[in-house]
Amino acid sequence: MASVTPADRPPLGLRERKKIKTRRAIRAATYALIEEQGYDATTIEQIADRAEVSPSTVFRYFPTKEDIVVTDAWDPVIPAELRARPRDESWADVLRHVMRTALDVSLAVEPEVTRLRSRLGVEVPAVRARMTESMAATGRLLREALAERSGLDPDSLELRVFAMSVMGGLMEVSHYWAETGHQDDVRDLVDRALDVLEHGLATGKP
Amino acid sequence: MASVTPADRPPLGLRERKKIKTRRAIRAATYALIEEQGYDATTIEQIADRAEVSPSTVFRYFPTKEDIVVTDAWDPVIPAELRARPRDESWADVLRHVMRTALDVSLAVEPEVTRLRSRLGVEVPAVRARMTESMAATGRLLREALAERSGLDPDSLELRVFAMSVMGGLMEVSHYWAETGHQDDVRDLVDRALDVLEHGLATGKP
DNA sequence: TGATGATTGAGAGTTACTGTCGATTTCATG
DNA sequence: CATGAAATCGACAGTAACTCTCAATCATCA
Repeated sequence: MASVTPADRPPLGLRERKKIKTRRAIRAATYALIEEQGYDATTIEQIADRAEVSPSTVFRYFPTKEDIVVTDAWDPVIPAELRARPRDESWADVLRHVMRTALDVSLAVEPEVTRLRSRLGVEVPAVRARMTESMAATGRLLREALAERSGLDPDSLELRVFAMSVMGGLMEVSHYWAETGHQDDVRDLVDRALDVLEHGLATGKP
Repeated sequence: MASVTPADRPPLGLRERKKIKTRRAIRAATYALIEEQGYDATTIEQIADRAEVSPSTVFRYFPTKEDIVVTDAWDPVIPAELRARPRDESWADVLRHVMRTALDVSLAVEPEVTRLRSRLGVEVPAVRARMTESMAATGRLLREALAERSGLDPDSLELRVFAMSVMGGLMEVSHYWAETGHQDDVRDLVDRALDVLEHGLATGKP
């Protein structure tokens, strides 16, 4: 796998270190408050108070409240992995590996947050919307990757439709996982979803 | 086709007629203002002024600003069509017919609005989010229809993933249509999209 | 140490949306 | 036609997510 470190280490000034700490504090405060009170009842002011920064600062770090929940330092992992997979691998296998890597990392580093996030994706429309946006962004990356592999035009309707349909299917996995109380191993669910996306529905009457 | 009238005609009291008129006035005012000034620059207050109602009334008719743009009286057409298709028709053909009917109606009744809407779906994140929500709702209906036809459990991961992937692909058609300046006939685009969703990508190297 | 540029906090303003209440209008009934 | 019930409406007050600006502070580097 390419790089599984969220940011590059090298010479990290005090300024940068503080920024990372502040960002972390805001996210932690947000998750704690949401667990306690729910998403809607949690205001930016409360988040700022608990993180010991001003409301302005919260908005300086995250453009919207949803972004605090949805985005994290691991987001660049998916694109990197996407590019790193061998050329001759089928698109389904590429996604299988990429998704597994991303999920392994996420579940290992912050398992509760991973679950909370998928739950909020079901329960809070605004969060779901934000997730859909980043899914669409990933879809565009997938499109590039698929274009390279297939030789098709990345801007063709066909490739666009295909990529977004795959991402739509994967999004549904997250909702299913949350709605069934996180009983299953998400990675198994992803595998099953990719089987459907690759081979179509097994209707029982072929 | 089942019923291509938005609402039932029969005995329509003055009260009902006024409601319909108000609703129409709000939508018309909104579209006009958006054409003039853009979406974000258009406030509820302006909409209320032009529609000659109070802001409270606007919110009484539409829960959010996005809803004014996205929802219309034709929305129930799709579910109805979905149920009306013959049992032995393939899912792709079902969708082909349903989508064509919906688009024929929409393009015939208010062609500019149909285009404006898809454009706003590309340009305005909030509108896009609202569209995604109604797409998801349609996806659930599609799931029911597919379950009946295939005998699969409508709540199974497989069927859920499949239905949402199809809807994701169709959503992309709208974006493609808008981004390419509405050059193409959307109905052709839908046909091409359904071909991809049914048979997968034609990679050129089979 | 002192200059410089980045980061922050305070505060004011906008707007979407919520909830309430009294006034008006429509409708069904006598 | 009159009257009472119910629906609808407008006015108003309130909340919270953002946006912008400006002055103060703080890390960095010469």
